[in-house]
Amino acid sequence: MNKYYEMLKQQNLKKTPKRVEILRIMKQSTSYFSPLEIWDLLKEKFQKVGLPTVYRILQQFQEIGIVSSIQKDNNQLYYFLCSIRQDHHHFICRKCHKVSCVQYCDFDNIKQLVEDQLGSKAETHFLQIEGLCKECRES
Amino acid sequence: MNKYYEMLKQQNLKKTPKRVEILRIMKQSTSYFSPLEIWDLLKEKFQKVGLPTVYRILQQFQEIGIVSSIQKDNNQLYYFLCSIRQDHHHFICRKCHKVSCVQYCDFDNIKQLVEDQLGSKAETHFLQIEGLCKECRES
DNA sequence: ATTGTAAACGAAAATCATTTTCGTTTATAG
DNA sequence: CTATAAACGAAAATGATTTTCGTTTACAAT
Ligand SMILES: [Mn+2]
Ligand SMILES: [Mn+2]
Ligand SMILES: [Zn+2]
Ligand SMILES: [Zn+2]
Repeated sequence: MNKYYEMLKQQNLKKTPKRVEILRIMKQSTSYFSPLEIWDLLKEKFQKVGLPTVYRILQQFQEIGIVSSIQKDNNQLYYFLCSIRQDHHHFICRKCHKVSCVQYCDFDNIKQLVEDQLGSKAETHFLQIEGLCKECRES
Repeated sequence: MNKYYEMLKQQNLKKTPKRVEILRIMKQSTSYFSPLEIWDLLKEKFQKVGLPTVYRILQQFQEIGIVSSIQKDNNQLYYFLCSIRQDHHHFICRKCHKVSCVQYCDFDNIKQLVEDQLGSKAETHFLQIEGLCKECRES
């Protein structure tokens, strides 16, 4: 967890109980969470927690690279712990919501293709893979 | 446009003036649109149009494969005309909002990687490429 | 330990994109 | 021309997310 506390300090974000607990919750699990789910879990430890606090903290965590977000059809926010710097993508189990990093990135190739096919300059890309994780496909 | 009218008929969707005009608007442009943008353009032709109608029609168009949607950070809905069946992806110009099809898909490879790395079964994927289109990078 | 200060927080309200409801109108097949 | 299912508009509802603002807290400097 010290790694995260360092990242907070570097951004002038204080090490508050709510932030610490959200980090603990997310570190304990490989799943993605909605702000509401985090809120429910936070309330098990704190009598008073505001939902805006949860939204704020998750947003900040994303900005400083502690968490990433996933895209779902309902267009709601979901976050999971991932602070790997290296270019990679994520596999999401549609049953248990586990998120796994996939060491793969074809961006150089895509960049070239876009250049050749369209004459356009690819700057960013977003790839998300969905399916059934090992455990879920076996049960 | 007959291709689209056929698709509507096959799904028991009537060829209504609003649907025809939305198709015309979207066919005229290579950009993606928010429901509100479509609404504004519709109002140039019809004195009475409800915004729910726009949302309904765009949703239906997506369901029957006339339009696709894009993902943006603000988590709002954006649609563009694309009824290509073949597996491919899209390049989006972040300046002019033009959408271009990119003939490329590495899913077979990804599937194998996910299987090897995680023992999981990849079923779907979503890839979106962003950057500057040919025209925008030249100006 | 005390204090100053910026950051964090909670409660309540606001925002605002999207959806639902429902009574009326329209497309189209027979 | 009718019948009927589909489509529509207006108005209201929904619900996730954000804003506001007065109070509290973390923490670094005294
Ligand atoms: Mn990549
Ligand atoms: Mn692909
Ligand atoms: Zn799973
Ligand atoms: Zn452009």
